[in-house]
Amino acid sequence: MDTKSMIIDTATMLFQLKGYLGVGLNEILKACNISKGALYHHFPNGKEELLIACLEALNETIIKDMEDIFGRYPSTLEATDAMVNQLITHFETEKTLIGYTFSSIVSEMAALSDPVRIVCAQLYQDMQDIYFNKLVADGFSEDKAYSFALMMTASIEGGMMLCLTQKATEPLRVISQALANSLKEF
Amino acid sequence: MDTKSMIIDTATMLFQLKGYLGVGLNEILKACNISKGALYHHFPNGKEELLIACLEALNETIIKDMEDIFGRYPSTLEATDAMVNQLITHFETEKTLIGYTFSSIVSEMAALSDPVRIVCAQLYQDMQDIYFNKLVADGFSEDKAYSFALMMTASIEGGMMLCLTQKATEPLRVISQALANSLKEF
DNA sequence: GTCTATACGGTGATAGAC
DNA sequence: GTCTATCACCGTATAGAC
Repeated sequence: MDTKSMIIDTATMLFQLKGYLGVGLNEILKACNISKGALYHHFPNGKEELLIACLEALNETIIKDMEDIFGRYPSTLEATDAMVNQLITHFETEKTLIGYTFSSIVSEMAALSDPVRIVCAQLYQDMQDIYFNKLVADGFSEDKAYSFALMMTASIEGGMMLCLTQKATEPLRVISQALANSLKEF
Repeated sequence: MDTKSMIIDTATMLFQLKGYLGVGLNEILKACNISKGALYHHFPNGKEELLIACLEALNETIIKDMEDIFGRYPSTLEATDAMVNQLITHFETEKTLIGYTFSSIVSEMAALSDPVRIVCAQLYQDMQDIYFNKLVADGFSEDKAYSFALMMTASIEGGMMLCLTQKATEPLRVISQALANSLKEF
């Protein structure tokens, strides 16, 4: 793999783990075994440019993964269940939700940097669109699909935050079940 | 007001606005018009001790406010609606959700500091308990009340993050409505 | 209880050799 | 394209005078 991709991969992991401000350039350089010159060659505008590249790469990964799951299962109910189960399994084995959430970056940077905020908004929007399309395919009206897709995005993101603070998987389990129940009645 | 309380109030606001790592001691000092000596006199263990004091104060404020609202309205449905409307109004007039969320601190620090993580978990738990008790008073079984209270906590927190990234109030509006619908069917 | 002065490591960033 | 050397600045924390 080329250097630029390696920097993005490594930095993405570190940013998700410790937040944007929590990771220094030196830490990224050490993890990559490269020097400052190399990093600034690939990202002339420095750390924020790197962050945006990371968020874009992360977006692609998350959306691809979700599209894969939502393509494999016949209904929103089953796809959501599978997706949340994957989150839970990952959290149990890896003790982290790295690769699935970027809430630390959102909440850290949304008020500080507009370019970063916009990329994050896009990521949430892409996720929400996947839910929306599947719900419409399930036969829901566009109005209902819109509301429920938003609800799914918010509650799953909030559920991940609860899991992280509690160091437990129960919040996501309960939310998955509650979403399933709501979906049946919606 | 005494110096210590003033430091806590000012720091709480800054931490919520820019995150824990995003605010330096110097910035807090300047906003308070005090010196380093004064701060370290009141918080000998430094910045993290100050953060925990801030989270505890914030906890008290949020819970008191929520208990007030949930005491004034007859049902969970009406109380939640009033609470979310208050959030929305605040966001529209102040352009911030300061005073209501601490997600930036949670997601930044949950993986880094166990004491901070535990205080945050307690805050979520206290909020969830308020929902739970009101739902039980509404006549829901403890099982259902538990699930729904968790769902409320997660979706409202997630909804605030969506509002912050989009600079819009619609996510919380939609979530409030969706929660009301789910509640009727639950 | 509050101040000033200082210590020291780390920050993001730049310049120029190879 | 990658390196090393260096920059000015800011971070938290401490010591000691008043």
